[in-house]
Amino acid sequence: MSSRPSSTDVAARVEALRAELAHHAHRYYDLDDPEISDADYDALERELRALEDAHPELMSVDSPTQKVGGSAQAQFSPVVHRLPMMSLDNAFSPEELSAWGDRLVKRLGADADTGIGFVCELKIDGFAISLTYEHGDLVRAATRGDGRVGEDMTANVATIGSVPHRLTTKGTPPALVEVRGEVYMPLAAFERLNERQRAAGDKVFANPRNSAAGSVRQKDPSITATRELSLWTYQLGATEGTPTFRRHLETLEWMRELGLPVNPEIRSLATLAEVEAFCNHWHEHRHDLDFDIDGVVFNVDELRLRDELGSTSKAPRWAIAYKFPPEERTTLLKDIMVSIGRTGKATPFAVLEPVFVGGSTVGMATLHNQDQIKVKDVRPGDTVIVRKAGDVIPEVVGPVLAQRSDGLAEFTFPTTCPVCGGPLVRLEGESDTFCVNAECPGQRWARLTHFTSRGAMDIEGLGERTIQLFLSEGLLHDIADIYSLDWERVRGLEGFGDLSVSNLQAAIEASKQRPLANLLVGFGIRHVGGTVSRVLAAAFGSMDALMTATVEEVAAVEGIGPVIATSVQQFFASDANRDLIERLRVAGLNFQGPEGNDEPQTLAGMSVVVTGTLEGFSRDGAEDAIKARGGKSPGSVSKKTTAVVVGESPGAAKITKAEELGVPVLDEAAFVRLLETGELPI
DNA sequence: CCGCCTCGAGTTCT
DNA sequence: CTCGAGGCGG
Repeated sequence: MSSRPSSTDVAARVEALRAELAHHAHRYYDLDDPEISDADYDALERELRALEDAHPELMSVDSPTQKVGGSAQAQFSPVVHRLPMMSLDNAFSPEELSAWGDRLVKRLGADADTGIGFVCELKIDGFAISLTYEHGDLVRAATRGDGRVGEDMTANVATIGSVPHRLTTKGTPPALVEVRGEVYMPLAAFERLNERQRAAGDKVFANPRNSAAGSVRQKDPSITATRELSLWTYQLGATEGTPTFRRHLETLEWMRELGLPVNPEIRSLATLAEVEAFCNHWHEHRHDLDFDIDGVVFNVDELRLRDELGSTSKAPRWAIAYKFPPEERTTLLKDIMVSIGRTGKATPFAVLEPVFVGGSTVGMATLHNQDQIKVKDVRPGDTVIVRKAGDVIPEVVGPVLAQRSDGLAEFTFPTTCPVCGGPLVRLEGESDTFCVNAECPGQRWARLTHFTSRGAMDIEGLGERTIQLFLSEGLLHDIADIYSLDWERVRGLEGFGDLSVSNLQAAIEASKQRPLANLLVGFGIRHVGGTVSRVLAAAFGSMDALMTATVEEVAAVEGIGPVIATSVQQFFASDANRDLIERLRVAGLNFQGPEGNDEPQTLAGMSVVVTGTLEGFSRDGAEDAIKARGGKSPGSVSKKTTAVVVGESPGAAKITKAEELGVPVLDEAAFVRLLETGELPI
């Protein structure tokens, strides 16, 4: 476990594990000539299973975990949607919702005077599905996929009780009826499932949405049948031979007559004020339901108006999903502890009574620094409010003062390092506190893991746990030791067979060729991260030129000021660091300038921000692609931003900011064109 | 000197 | 994601 893996890394690891397992299964079952022990095979399979459990969307029927023996199973076959299954735009605040209302009124002009009717529904937190009925018979159920092409799940979806196999019509059934809906697992069924899983010693699902997704993706439909899934349908797709409708509500009533499950909480509302009341009601009462919702959806009712409004490339203009703000929970703040980073920075964090919030169980949350603790006024023993910032990072909002017991003491920041016992120092005018002991084992460990991490020397197989082990075995003290490890002793350690040793050796060897900028990142010089390292490597071209440069020369570089220049100069002035650098030179590390690249500089002078997950790029991959073409890719949107690229489940703040500032928002296809041509779509 | 804009550093859970 | 702080233009 090195740094936090992105979803694409997980996908890549899953693929790698599947390939490896397939290879070994072939050696074992088909050739009867295994290359690894059964225990090693089991370990690989366990890792894959764990990843698939955590990421049900990556589950595949041809995964080795889904097979009995060596022979391959058929995959879910692709289904091209007759009409694309578009996603919806999101609103995260009442302001954004009313902005949507304003846009509607503007676009529809005079029609607004007569009032726009809205159909309002719950946003079910489940698994989107398309059902196709031909002449009344269910012929296909498909996942949303990328919106254009999904996967055929007919056999599995047909086992769901509320999915009609035949539509109930009086006369001749329509030639074609496609409906869209959400498969979900009722909360009671979710509890029962997890109880069964626990009793059988199987893994427990994290939440109803994951278990619904995992259940639909089963290889064996009879397993899906045991999962008590359910369905709500909410939208017509492609049709042939159906009646003509004027309003969306009419289509829903018609669907209900056909025997399709349409949620009874769907309402037709006339004004935006009523729409807002609907929002507030369900925000407050979301837990009264037998299924999870993550918001509410608003649709323009009149189909004529829908046609007039049309769609963007990404989503229809006539509908919007209002996402509820992150869910908050209260829990006990058991203690406040302090962790030591590679710079020696002492960061306080909250130790919480574990609480399930926003889809996962939270036991810790950062408190940033001493002042933040004071500002929030949280004390060990307090009941505190916890939520997920941006749906990912747990955050302590503040204490519930009504529940504070009398005389609860304020937190006193420790004066000594929890790792080495040395003094903690906070300088005048700074908000951070530091452990100033250069020998502190906590810092040493953090420095080494930083050196091997992806942004720096990227040494696979030398992650946090291995470094911890090597440190405690005395095999490592500083970063140069990595290049002169005593391999005979490594081989004697638990878990280091010939294969893992040779893999690690190869990874270390490969790291010697990393560009100078990566090595500079790895040093962990104060104020010098990835961007500054690349700037310095480009400006000086070699380690020696940078080492011998004066503060003035360094500060003359565009983007580098006196503070960074001094920090760099101080690093290279230290005898210990000079010694370290000489040992790295002897080991044969690359000390020469930036590696060139052949990409045409299509994005020179541009600044492109990426948010969400893209299909064809990892997070770093997208940023590398931008930088390789001469562009910049900062982490936030400003008026200097050329464009914002939006992938799956993007950050709301960035899109909102982009819209405010009128910065173009691109989908992945437009991004690929931008990389090639440097041109924005009009 | 102030107000952007960026960057760095640390962080959570699966 | 969030906070703090460096760099730089006005």
